[in-house]
Amino acid sequence: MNFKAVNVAEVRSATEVIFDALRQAIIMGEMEDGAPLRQEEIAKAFNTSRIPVREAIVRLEQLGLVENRRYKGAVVAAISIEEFDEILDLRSIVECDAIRRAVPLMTPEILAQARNHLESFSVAVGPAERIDFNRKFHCCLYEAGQSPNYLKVINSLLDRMDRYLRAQLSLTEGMERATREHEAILKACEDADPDTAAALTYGHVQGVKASLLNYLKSKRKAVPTLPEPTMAK
Amino acid sequence: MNFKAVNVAEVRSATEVIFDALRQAIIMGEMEDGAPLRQEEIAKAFNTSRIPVREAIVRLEQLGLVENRRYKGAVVAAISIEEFDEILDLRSIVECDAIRRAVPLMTPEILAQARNHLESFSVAVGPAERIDFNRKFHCCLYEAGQSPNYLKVINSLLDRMDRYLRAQLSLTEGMERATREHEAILKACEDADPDTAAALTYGHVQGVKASLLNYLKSKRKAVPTLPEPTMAK
DNA sequence: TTTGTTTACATTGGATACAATACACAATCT
DNA sequence: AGATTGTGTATTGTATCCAATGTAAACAAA
Repeated sequence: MNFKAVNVAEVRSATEVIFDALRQAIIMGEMEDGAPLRQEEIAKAFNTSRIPVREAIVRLEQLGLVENRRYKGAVVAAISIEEFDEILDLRSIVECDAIRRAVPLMTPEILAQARNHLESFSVAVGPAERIDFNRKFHCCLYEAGQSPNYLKVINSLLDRMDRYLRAQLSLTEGMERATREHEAILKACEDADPDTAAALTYGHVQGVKASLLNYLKSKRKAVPTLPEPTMAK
Repeated sequence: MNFKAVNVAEVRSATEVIFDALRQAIIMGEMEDGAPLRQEEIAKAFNTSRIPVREAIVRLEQLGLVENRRYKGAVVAAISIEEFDEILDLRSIVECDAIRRAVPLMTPEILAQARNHLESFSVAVGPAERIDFNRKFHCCLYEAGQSPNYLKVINSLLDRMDRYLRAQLSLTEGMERATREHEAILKACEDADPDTAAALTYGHVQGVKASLLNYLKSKRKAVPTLPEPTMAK
C-alpha cells in the first residue's frame, strides 16, 4: 500500500474552488473593471452547474469585489478616486494599529520570514510578483498579532486595491521607495519598537495613497472627455 | 391615470428577503449562539426552495454571523472573550476615526436626528429597543462622514456584537453611563470639535469593552465546569 | 456493560429543468 | 425619420431532483 494521505476535511467544495479562482483572477487584475461574470461561462469552465458559481459570486459581492445586480449579473467592481482616498485612510489606521499589536508577539522566525518576503519583493521582476510579495511582507508581520478580525478587514481592503498598484510598482522610483520603507518598518519590528513600527506603517500607507491618487488623477485628466481615436476598435 | 409608482428594481429577491430576516433575527438575539440554521426549515418558513436560503446563509457566513461547515450546516457564530477584546479594539480605532471624518460634514438636520435617537435611547424600555437606538445614534453620526467603507466595517462589527449588549443595557448603571457619554459625544459634534468627539468615542467604546469583558468573565467564572443541576432539562 | 458495526434517516451539495427578466432588433405606426 | 411596440434570445432567479455525507439508533460481539 502506497498512498499520499490527504486531510478529508480539507477537500474543498466546488463553491470554494470557484470562489478562490475568481477572487485570485480579480485581485491579479486578470479581469478588467466592469467585466461581467457570466454564470454559465464560469460553470462550463469548472465543469459544474451554475449553483456553486452563484454562491461564489455572492461571496465576492459581500467582499466588494463584484457588483451584482438582479437579472443583470455581476461585474468586477471598480473603485472611484474618492473611494481610494477613503480606503487608504482606513487602511492607514487599521494597519497602523495591527502592527502595533503584533510587534510584541513577533518571533525571530516571523521576522526572518518577513525579511525573506522583503528580499523577494525587492528583486521581483514582474508587477504581479511584486504585488504578491508586498502583501506577503506586510501581512506576515500583521499575522504575528493573532488578530483575525484586523486581518480580515485588512485583507478585504487589500483584495480590492492590490491590482491598482501595478503602475506604482512598475516604476523604479516606486519600488525603491517601497523597499526603503519596508526596510525601516522591519527594523522597527526587530527593535521591538511598536510605536515606531506603527508610525512608519501609517506613513507608508499614506505615501501609497498620495502617489496612487496623484497617478490616478493625472491619468484621468489626460483623457478629458473621449478616449483617443487610436484606442477605438 | 392615477397610480403610485413603485421602483421595480427595488423589489427584492427571495435571497435578499431571507438574508435580511435571518440577519435581523441573529442581531436581535432571537437565535442562541450555536443554534443551527436548517435550510429546509427556513425554506418552508419563507415558502421558497432551499436555493435562496443557501445564498442567504453564504452571505451571513461572509459577515461572520454564522459558521458554515460542509455537510453539517450553519450555526449562529459565537464570539470568544479574546475576540470581544479584539473586536472592541478594532471598533475603537475605526469609530474614532469615522467620527473625526464626520464632524466637519454634520448638518443641523443630522445633529437633530442624532439627538432624537439619543432621546429615544434614554427613554427606551426594552433591551432590544435600547440596542436599536444606541446603534442608530452612533451610525447616524458616522453616516455624515460619507465614508461607506468605514461604515461597512463598523456595521459588520456591530452586527456581530450587538446582541451581547443586552445585559449591559438592562442595568440602570449601564444606561446612565451610556446616555451620559452619548450626550458628551453629541455636544462635541455640535461644537464642531472633531478631536474631542473622536477621543470621547474612543473612550466610550473602550468603556463598553471593559464592562462587557468584566461581565463575561464573571459570568463564565460562575459556571466553572458544569451547568447548574437546575438548568438541566 | 461496553465496543464496534450496520443500517436507516436527516441534511447538505450540486445538477437539471423551468420561470422571470433584460436586451437587442425587427415590425409597425404617425 | 423617429418613436413605439412586438418578438426572440441571452441571462439570471428559483424549484425540483438526485448524490454525497453526517448522525444516530438498532444490533451484534466481546
